[in-house]
Amino acid sequence: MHTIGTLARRTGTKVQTIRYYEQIGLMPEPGRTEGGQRRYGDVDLDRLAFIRHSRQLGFPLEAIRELLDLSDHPARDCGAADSIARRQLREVETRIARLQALRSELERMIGECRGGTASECRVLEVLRDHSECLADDHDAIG
Amino acid sequence: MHTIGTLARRTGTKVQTIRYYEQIGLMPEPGRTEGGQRRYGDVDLDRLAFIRHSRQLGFPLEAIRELLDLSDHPARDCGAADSIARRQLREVETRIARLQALRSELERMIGECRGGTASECRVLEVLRDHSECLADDHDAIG
DNA sequence: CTTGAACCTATAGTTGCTGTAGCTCTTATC
DNA sequence: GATAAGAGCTACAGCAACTATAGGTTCAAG
Repeated sequence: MHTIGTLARRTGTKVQTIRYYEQIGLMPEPGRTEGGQRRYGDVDLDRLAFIRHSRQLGFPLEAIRELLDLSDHPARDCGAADSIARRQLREVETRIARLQALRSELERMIGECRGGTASECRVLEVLRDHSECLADDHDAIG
Repeated sequence: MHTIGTLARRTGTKVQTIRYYEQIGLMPEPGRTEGGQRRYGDVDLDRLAFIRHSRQLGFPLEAIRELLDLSDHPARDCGAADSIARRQLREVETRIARLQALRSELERMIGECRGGTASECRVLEVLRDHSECLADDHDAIG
């Protein structure tokens, strides 16, 4: 039997985060001591490790919920898991592309800055210059 | 004089977002009509465009606050703006690197999956397999 | 049996918005 | 001058995924 602190240490999770996962139904309600403290088994440890590993791969909690559900039903078809992973891959690829575009623009901006006062600053100028972005709504924010 | 809706349309911002920027002090409190509606000048339009452009480059609002402050004081040294932009560039580079690592792992995971039932699924197996990640705390989440 | 670390609940805060409810104001048209 | 649509107003709740705090209780070692 493990305390919540042990689970936290073993998985690199904050104690509050584990309680949060319980609250939103990702982790089961564990048994309790007479005094009301949570006690976990190895199954719970594995489940939390699964969640954390999935989070490290960037899966949103809702996707992890589906993955856990599949993992809990070994007879089901694996296709769903595959498609969740593919969706996540596409998501990651999109984000990479966007960030690479940002990187280019930031590099250009910084590369053009020759110092001096704020009024001469190329960085500020680029940000002020709305010739290319005012009223065109490519939503690149994030 | 512009209404809030005009500013919104011209900068691709939601009306509520503009009010939110006012609330957190990024946008000034504008003049009002007798009936209490906001009316903006061109200066405000430029400021909002600056904010949106900065957001599109991924700058957090706190950084934008500093950039706006510099922009408001043309005599100040440009170094601060430069260092904010460099910090943002580093941030973007870090995120790209992390996402590229995620992409590799996702690709590998998906590439190894040969279908079948959930119990045979390579995707779920990789997520379950904590041999490499349990109790090592590289915080790659986000 | 005492002490101190670890646990408990509940609630608020984080970032950057977005959405809703239930009003009021402005402006164009008649 | 009346009316009606559309835009504006405030205030608050919600999103993701935690994180932090306050103020109290329990556990386990010595």
